[in-house]
Amino acid sequence: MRVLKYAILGLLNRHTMTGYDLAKDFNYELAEFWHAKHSQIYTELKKLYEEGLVTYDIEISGEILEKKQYSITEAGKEDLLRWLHKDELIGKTAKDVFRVRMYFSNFLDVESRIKLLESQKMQHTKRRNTLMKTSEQYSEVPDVSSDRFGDFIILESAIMREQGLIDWIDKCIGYCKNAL
Amino acid sequence: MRVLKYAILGLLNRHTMTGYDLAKDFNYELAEFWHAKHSQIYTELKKLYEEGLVTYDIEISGEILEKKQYSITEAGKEDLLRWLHKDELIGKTAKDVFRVRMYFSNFLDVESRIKLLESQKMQHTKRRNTLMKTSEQYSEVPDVSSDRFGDFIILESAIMREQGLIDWIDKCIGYCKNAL
DNA sequence: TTAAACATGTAAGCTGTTACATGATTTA
DNA sequence: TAAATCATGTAACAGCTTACATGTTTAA
Repeated sequence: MRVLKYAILGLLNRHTMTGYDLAKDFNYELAEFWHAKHSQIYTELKKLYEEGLVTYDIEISGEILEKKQYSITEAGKEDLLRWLHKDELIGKTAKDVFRVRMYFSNFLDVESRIKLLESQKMQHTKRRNTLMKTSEQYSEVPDVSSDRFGDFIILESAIMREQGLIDWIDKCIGYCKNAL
Repeated sequence: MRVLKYAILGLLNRHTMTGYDLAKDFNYELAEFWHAKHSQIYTELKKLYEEGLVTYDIEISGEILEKKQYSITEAGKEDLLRWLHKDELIGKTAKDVFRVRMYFSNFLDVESRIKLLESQKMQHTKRRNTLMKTSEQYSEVPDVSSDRFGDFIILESAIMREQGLIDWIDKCIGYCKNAL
């Protein structure tokens, strides 16, 4: 399925960047729904270059440091567009370790469960707040054809996801507290 | 991290079953937040057996078919309990291909985007409805110490996740339609 | 009697993580 | 001048998927 391939092509379709820049982007907005380590990115870039989907220019930074400025080729753009058009079926849903834990949580005493739930709630609340802070920079919905539109909807999605999770955790805490 | 290991231990802690049964369970309630193919399950069971965390009895079904009824050992239970107690930090969030697509969707014409969003909405609505149908069997919140409690909260979580996704997709459709 | 479901495994390959490995440039 | 950041790669291993491989039992 090679999602990383298309994530890289998508980012390079926004503007040229180095492998290092890509790795940073995978820790920014996009990180809410995809991430990758630099080791995987450099490997994938090499492959994409061999496939003719990306190309690069070597730029000298300072005296000797070589930076590879990658950009997407026409073939890459076509491939990306084909992928974006595909209407795939939703498959198995995403894996979530904490919910697996909660699935088996009746094996835990109620007090421990509440402690775990409270800890998760705190963490997700913090993340939600950070995301909401970021979203304040949008005074209105960006133009649908701009890159910022992608940033904006993914940010909204992440906020909603975190809020939904917090709501569910609250419910669980309620159930557990009723049993005390 | 070996989540599959603990998912198997958790299921066997509920009751003994075969590898085949486990594979089926990974396509039932638990499937909303974890899944695994039989090839991976048989491999993991073998490993868990070698580690002394599970054991099995061979049962003859019919004339010759040997079934391995797996059960969790005391060591397995201890290991599972230790894992359930762990309060892990939420790390990178789960990967989601559709949202990656939407992140780059400004490269697509608005009509195509709406079509994709509508298709996803339909699929998630269908899944939500199925989940809600299943949840009707719960007239009240099951006892927190019963296996059904795990089933119940995971079902609720899945419904909330699907509903949240539908709400987000609706927003996106709204943004796109405003641009037409 | 035949199709669906039950039942168990292995092998090859892809995806992703952790650790190894190196060095330059910028900022405090 | 030291620490943080920039910058690029490889190797070993873990996790997961797809395909291969085989055979039995049950229900229509």
